[in-house]
Amino acid sequence: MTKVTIRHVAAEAGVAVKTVSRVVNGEPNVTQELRDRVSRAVDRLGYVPSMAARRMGGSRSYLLVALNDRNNTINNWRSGRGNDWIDQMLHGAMLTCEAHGYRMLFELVDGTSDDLDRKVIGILSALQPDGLILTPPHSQNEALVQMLVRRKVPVVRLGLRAEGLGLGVYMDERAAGAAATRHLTSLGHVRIAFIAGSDRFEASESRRLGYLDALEEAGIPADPALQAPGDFTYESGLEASARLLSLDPRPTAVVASNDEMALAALHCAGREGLSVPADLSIVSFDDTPGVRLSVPSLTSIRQPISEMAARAAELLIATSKDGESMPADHLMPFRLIVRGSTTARS
Amino acid sequence: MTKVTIRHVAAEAGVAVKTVSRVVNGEPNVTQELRDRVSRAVDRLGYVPSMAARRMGGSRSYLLVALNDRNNTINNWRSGRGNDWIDQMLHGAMLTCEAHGYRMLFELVDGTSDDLDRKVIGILSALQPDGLILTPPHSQNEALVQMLVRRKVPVVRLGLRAEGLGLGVYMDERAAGAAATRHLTSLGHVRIAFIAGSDRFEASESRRLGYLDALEEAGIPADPALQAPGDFTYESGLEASARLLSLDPRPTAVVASNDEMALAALHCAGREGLSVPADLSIVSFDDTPGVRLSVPSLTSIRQPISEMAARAAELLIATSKDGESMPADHLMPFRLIVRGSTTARS
DNA sequence: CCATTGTTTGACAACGTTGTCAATAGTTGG
DNA sequence: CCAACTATTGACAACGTTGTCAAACAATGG
Repeated sequence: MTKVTIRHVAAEAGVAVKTVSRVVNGEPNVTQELRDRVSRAVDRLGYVPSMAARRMGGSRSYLLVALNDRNNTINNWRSGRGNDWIDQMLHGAMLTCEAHGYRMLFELVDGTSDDLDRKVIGILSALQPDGLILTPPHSQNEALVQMLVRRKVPVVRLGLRAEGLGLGVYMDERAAGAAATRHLTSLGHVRIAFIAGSDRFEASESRRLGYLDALEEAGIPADPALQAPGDFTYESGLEASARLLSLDPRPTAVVASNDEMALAALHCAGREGLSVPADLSIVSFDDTPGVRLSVPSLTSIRQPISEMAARAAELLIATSKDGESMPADHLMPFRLIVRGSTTARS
Repeated sequence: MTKVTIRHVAAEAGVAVKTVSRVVNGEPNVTQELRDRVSRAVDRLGYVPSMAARRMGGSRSYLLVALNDRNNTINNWRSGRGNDWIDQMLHGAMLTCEAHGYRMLFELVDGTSDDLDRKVIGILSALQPDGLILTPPHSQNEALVQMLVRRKVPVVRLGLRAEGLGLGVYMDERAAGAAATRHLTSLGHVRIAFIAGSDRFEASESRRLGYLDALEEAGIPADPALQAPGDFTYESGLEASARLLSLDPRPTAVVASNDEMALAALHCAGREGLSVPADLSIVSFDDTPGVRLSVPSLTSIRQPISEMAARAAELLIATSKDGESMPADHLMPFRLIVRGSTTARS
C-alpha cells in the first residue's frame, strides 16, 4: 500500500538494486533468468521509478520542456481565441513522450522581456529537462538559441531552420504561400488579394513571398493595393477585408494568412452582399478546428504542428538516449485542404 | 556558467545550506541580516532550486497533475476538433501554478481501462505530485476517487461536487440548462427543442433536467419528440437537427448541449432555407472559440473552465502548503452570453 | 543572578535513483 | 592448463535538497 522503491523490488527478486535498475532501463549484460525474476517482481509490486530520483541519481530527467510565448498565449486565452498551436503541440509531443517514458512540460516566457535569458536559465535550473522545444517567436531568437547551445541544452527550433544552431523542425512557409495562391490562379483567378500576418512571426513574410512567387509564376503582376496588413486577429482581418473588398475592380479571391482573418473576410463578404465562393474565393492558413464548421467551410493550408512537435520530441529523446546528434533540419510537409470556400472564377 | 546549487549560495553568503533553504522557502526564524545576505547571493548567482532535489529531500514536489480522459482527448485531436477543455485548463491552472512556484503536468489515461487504478498509481509513483486534478469523466469515477483519497492524495474533482470524497469544483449544470432555456422562453419561444450530449458525462443529463425545469417554470409541457440524442459531435448534431427541423410544427428554437452541435444546427437550418435567428433561435453550451466567429455568432453558456482549473490549483497548492483542508465544495458561476443566434419569436 | 524559555543557526542524515568501479564467474586462445 | 579477456553482478558514492535535532545565543521572569 505504501511507496514501493527499487530496494523493495531488489529484495523481492533477491538481487542488487543496480540489477533492478539495469532491467528496468533495458540495459545489457543481465542474464535472462535475472531479467525475468526482476520483471516479475516489478509487476508484482507495481514498481515505477521516481522521476525525481532518476534525475538526481542519473544523467537524464526524462523531461522535455516546451517554451511558448507568454504574451501571445495569454492574449489568445484572454480574448477567448484559444490556442490551437498549444493544443496541437500537446497532441504531437505528449503522445510521443508517453511512448518513450518521457514527460512534457509547458512553460510560458515573455520573449520581449530583457531578462529572457535569466528566466529561461531559471526554468532550466529548476526542471533540468533533457531538451527544449522552442515555438515561434522564441525559435526565431538567435541570441536565445545561441545561449542554449552554448550551455549544451539540446534544443529544437519549431517552425525554423536550424541555421547551424540546434535542430530545426519546420515547414516551407513560402512554398505553402505559393501553394495557396497557386490553387487560386489555377482556378482562373487573377485579382488575388493577400492579408498578411503579424510581422513578429517570420512565417508571415515567407507566406507573402510565396504569394508573390505564385503570382509571378502565373504571369500576374503583383499589385501592392491588393496586399493588406494584418496581425492574425479577427479584427485586423475585418479591417483588411473591408479595404480590399472596396477596391475597384474588386478582387475575386483572397489569401488570408490565418483562419481567423479568413473568417473575418468571410463575414465581411457576407456583409457586402457577396457570396462565398461564387463572388469571392477564400484560402487560409492553419486549418484550425473552427474552420471546418464555417459556412462554407474554408479551404486552408494545414500546418503539421502536431507532427512537428512529435518529431521535435523524438529528436530530443533520441539525443538524450543515444547521445548521438541527429540531422539538423527536418522539413515537414504541409497540405492544402480544399473545402467549400474556393471555386473557379465566374 | 555551470550548475549553481544551494551549496554555492551558502558559500557565497557565508552561511549554512540550511539557512539558504530557509530563506529561499520563506521560512521564519532567520534574522533580517542573513536574509538579505542570502537573497543577494541568490540573485548574484542566479540560483533556482532543483525541483527534483526538492522532491527528494523534502515532502513536497511542487508539481500538480491534471488527469484527462485519453480517448476523448485523442479523438478530439485526431478529428481536428481541438480540445477546448484542455486549453482552458492550461489557462487557469498554469498561471496559478506559476504564481506559486508550482508546475502543472497533463496526463492522459483511459477511463474505461480495467487497470485504470494501476495506471494512475504508476503516474503517482513516477511524479509524486502534491495534488491531482480530475477532469470529467474521471471526476465522476467514484472508485478512482476513493482509491486516491485512501492513498491520501489531495484531489480535486472538476465539474463535480465533492460528495465527501476530495474537493469539488463545479458549476451548476442544471441551472445552466435552465438559464439557456429560460432565455428562449423569455423571448416568447414555446416549441423549444433540445439536443442532448453524450451520456458518458453527467453534465449532459443535468443540462437536460435544467431544460425541463425552465419549460415547467414557463408552463410549457415537455414534448419528448423535441428532445433529440447527441454525443457532442458535429455529425450527431446534424442528425439531431435534421430530425428536429422536420417536425411539424417546427420548433422555433433549439438548445444544443455544446457549441459543435449548435453549429451543426446552424448549418442544418441554412440548408433547409431557414434563417437564424429569424426562423430559428439557437443557444448552446461551452462558448468555445469558434462560436464567436460563426455567422450569426452563437448565444452560448460560458463554462468557467479556466476559473475552475485555477481554483483547483489554488486549493491543491494551499493544501500542500498549509496542510489545512479546504472547504470541500466550490460552486463556480456560469454566464449566458447573448449573441446573434437568438431573437424573439416572430 | 540563575533558571527557563524562545530564537537563530548549523551539522547531518535521508530521500530513490544511477554512475563508477571492483569482484566474481565464465570463456577463449595459446 | 593457465593467462587474458569478457560478461555478469553488486557495493558504494553521489546527486541537491529538506527534515530533524542539537548547539549557541538572547530574552524573560522570579
